[in-house]
Amino acid sequence: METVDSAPGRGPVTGTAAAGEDPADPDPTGVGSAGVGPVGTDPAGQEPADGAAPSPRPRGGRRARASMADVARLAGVSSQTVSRVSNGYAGVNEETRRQVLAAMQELGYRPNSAARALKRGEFRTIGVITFSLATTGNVRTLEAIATSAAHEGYAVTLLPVAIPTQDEVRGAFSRLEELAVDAVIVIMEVHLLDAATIQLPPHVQVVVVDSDAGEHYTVVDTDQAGGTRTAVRHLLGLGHRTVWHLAGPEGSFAAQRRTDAWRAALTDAGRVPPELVRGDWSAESGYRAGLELAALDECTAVFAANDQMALGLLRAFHERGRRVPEDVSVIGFDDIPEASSFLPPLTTVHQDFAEVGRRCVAAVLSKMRHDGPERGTTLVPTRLVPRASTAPPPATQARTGG
Amino acid sequence: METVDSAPGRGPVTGTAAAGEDPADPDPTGVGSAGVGPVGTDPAGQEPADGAAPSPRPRGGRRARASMADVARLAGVSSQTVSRVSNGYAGVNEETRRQVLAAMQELGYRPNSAARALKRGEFRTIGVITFSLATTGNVRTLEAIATSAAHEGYAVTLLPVAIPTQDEVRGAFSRLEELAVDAVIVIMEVHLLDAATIQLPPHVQVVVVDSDAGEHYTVVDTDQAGGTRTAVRHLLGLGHRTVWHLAGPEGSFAAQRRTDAWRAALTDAGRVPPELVRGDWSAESGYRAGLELAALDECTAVFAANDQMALGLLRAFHERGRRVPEDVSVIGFDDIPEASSFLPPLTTVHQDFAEVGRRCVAAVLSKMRHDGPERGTTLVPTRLVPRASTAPPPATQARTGG
DNA sequence: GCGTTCGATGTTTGCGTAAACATCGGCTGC
DNA sequence: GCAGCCGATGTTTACGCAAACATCGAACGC
Repeated sequence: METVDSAPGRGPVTGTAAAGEDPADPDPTGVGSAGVGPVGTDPAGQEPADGAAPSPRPRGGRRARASMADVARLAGVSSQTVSRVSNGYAGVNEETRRQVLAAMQELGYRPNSAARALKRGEFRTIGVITFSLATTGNVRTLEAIATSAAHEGYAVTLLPVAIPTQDEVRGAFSRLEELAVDAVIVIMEVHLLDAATIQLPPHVQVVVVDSDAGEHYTVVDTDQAGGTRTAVRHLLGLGHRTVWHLAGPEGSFAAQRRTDAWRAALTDAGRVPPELVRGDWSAESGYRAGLELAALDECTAVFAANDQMALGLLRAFHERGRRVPEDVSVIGFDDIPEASSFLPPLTTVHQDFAEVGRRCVAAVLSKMRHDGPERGTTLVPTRLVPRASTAPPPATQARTGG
Repeated sequence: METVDSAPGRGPVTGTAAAGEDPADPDPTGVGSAGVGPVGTDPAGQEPADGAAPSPRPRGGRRARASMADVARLAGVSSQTVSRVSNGYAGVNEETRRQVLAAMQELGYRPNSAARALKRGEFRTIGVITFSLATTGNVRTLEAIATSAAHEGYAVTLLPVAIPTQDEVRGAFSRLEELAVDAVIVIMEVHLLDAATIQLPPHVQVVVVDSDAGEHYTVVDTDQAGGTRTAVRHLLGLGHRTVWHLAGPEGSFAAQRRTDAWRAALTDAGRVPPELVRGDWSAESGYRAGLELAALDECTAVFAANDQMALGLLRAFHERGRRVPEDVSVIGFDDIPEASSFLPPLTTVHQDFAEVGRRCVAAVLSKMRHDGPERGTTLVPTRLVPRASTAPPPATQARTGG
């Protein structure tokens, strides 16, 4: 509902088809901008007003959409020439082209994507399989994918998987084959994507987000480890002895990697990783974890695996009288838009979801075009956003006299 | 999704409905679960191992997908019979049906959706035009739409509009016509949907969310007015003299209606609506507004048009030493998951986005099937969620003695 | 001047499916 | 015992597009 983000200066998003360098006008009929061709306003059922064969094609009660043949007849050319114009092929006389375009506009002609797909064997559509749109990351990634895809002349079809079980996922993949997609991007914890049991449609390329399955698939992901290292070092740099960690749910690879990196960063710095606290990404779970952590006097710094849980931490600490950042520092992950309005504004690790989405699309298209298996992982870097929720530890706890 | 449906004794399934109570295995080919049909594992290029005509169809380097004809050949029937089995039509001998199903499974047959769409003239796909996925509401609605649509055997294609100008929207609609969708749901501020200039594809049905364009379109929306009334009355009921309002951006109909309803609710109760404060849905804008409001001693209750802005209010009030709820009550709108973790937990108006999504799909499908114009607005009720951010006003300000 | 080439255009064909129509037994009714 | 009917199956056709191939005339080379 809300929002209007009038960011100016966004790239010109071209339409579905004729996107790239295509010499042809992507909207040759001009229906888009000129509006009001006869199609929209005509009553119904009446044949295109040409002199030639009245072609008996009543079809239902409604007016049938104009086909290439209709355009061809009106323009006095063959349908193949219409096709050439429609696809911007060279080798059409300028005069002829103009006539065809005029006929297209008059009839409000639009290529029929089903026929086109049937003939060409591709749909110009990317499927996105996702389990949940409840998390910022998934949504932002999806949005970026949709935008990038549109840029490349591809549409995006959403394939929601209700319950993230192997069976459900496998079912989604199985359905895929009859779905109108050329490629698939999976935004999902990937242990559900067991390469051994998933039946991949033979011609469909797959790219996975949030996974370590780089050996089997092409993976694009945020540099979880790098971001985590940055977060941990930030806190250590402020003088904290060590850093507690509020982890994401067990099943999540993203959570797993953040946890691993947290532990590694501490160990590398010669610190002892405290016991892990686990949440489920939700603010509520962060709150519960915060109540536990608030009881620990020696806990002066917490790295939450996402911003929502950090929010819960803030509330719990507040309730328990632990001041942030004076008594405890809290750092999050994601940099959701609200993070700057938390109490206090949250220091966090910014993820570039837009870039992740863009690279997903780039990867999947490249796979389609070169047809190479191209496995491996692409990592998108993160950025530390220092705000007000982190500070040096209280004097008594400080390792250095910060 | 749709697909092969071997339901015995089923009436001739007219597509769509097939989903729900269907007793038949939705995936009779078993490719999904049994896995490893020859399709996935075969090298390439080799014809189905049947005795009959070797049919010269090498096609590219890759193995072509099995078509109905392939299945028919293997099963020793005509392709029409395969079609009948595939679509669950009655009038196929049980024995024959079994053979066909076996052949399908062996070849890993999947109906080709492009061909199907071409023949049937429908795509079984709903397009969703949305401007932004930055807001909870849009996302949750989208998710619900996707889920409901899947339930009905429809896929959902995302049509992002980069910049919400008339031109962009019109462009999206124009592109629509060649896109593979049967219907469209628009999640968008609808003044951009000027019925006069938008060229609607003739056969595409439209449902709009967040709009007052009920005269021109079918609209499904949250009962903004009702929710707002509830919020305002809640605050008045606590004893506040009047209620300030932090409104959403000017362009938004949702914001407009919340504002109107707020004013009406106050007037109806004989109170004087204070001056309006405007935000842009973001927490940041809420913060800025909060700084202003914090300066007003007489301001004891604020109704924020969404939860994010309420979050900003909380931060501003906190910074200025205005306690919530002791000094000021704050109520939000949406009930985002984080709202319960704000400081203090936010009293807010819960929106049932899932229901909105469901009704959108229901409405659009009903329009498609009955072909009726069916304009008008469907409202989904809201629910007040009382938490800790609202309380009676401070004694000096109270109208009634608390 | 005649064969060649090339640009512009037309014709044929087939993608995979499913509606419409055709066929072909056997069974019912009288 | 035969007309008629019905269930089961096959055959034809067309959906709209675009690749492949065909045609046709003009410009070109020698």
